[in-house]
Amino acid sequence: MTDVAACCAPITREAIDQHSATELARSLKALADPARLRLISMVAAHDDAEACVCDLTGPLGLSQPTVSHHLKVLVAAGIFTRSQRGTWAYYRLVPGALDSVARLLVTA
Amino acid sequence: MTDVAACCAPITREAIDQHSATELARSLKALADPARLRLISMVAAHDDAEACVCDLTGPLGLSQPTVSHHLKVLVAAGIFTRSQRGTWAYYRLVPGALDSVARLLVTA
DNA sequence: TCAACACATCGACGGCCGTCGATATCCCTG
DNA sequence: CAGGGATATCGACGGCCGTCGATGTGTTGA
Repeated sequence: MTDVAACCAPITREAIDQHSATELARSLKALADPARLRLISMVAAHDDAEACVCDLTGPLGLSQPTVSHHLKVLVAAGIFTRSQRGTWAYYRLVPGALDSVARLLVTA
Repeated sequence: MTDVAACCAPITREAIDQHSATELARSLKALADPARLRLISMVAAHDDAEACVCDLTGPLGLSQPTVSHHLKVLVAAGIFTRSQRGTWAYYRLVPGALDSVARLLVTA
């Protein structure tokens, strides 16, 4: 929904306005959950850096609806892409998405 | 409380376990709020990279108890330090704290 | 066409979080 | 020592979020 993180200077380099703060907080909220962090890690580590829901539900130890919910949040945050092939839905990291967020936090 | 962010490889480089995910999520939760992001930015931009509550309440547009609450959260997360001098409490960024979190998110 | 499968959506529940006003605590000044 | 000012803590309220079971949707294959 928002790729706010892809534009500006680190928040410690120049003052951040209310709107930018809200947008960055939205991205960080999407990341600030153990289950979603593990999903990111698991997808990145999976073969071809891609995984379907069925690959993730078991190892994560959460119900299938809950996993789908977290994946939807990550897609909405611009961190994952979703591509449906047949019955399966494959999720993949958006290149540079995490880096954009990280760049806004760094102080150096 | 936790400096979990200061040790490991980026989450996209190797699989993250449940415990590490919880700890990183805790740090990210502390950052995932517009008011706290603006506090970080305002403190970093302030003279001598340091500010007291009275410097922050007005510009932030929130009540003094709420500002104190957010500052406490950031201190607990290891992002701010607090030093009391006389009646005033001065808050300052912990060097490298944000970078440690950012390092765990980066993919490159 | 029907059954089975993968996944999404829905509705509900419990808990956590941001915010505030009121109040307590601490420190300085006179 | 008394008063005032800066900050922290408390208690409460409303809203958001993670989780689940039940159900809906769409695709595959017999």
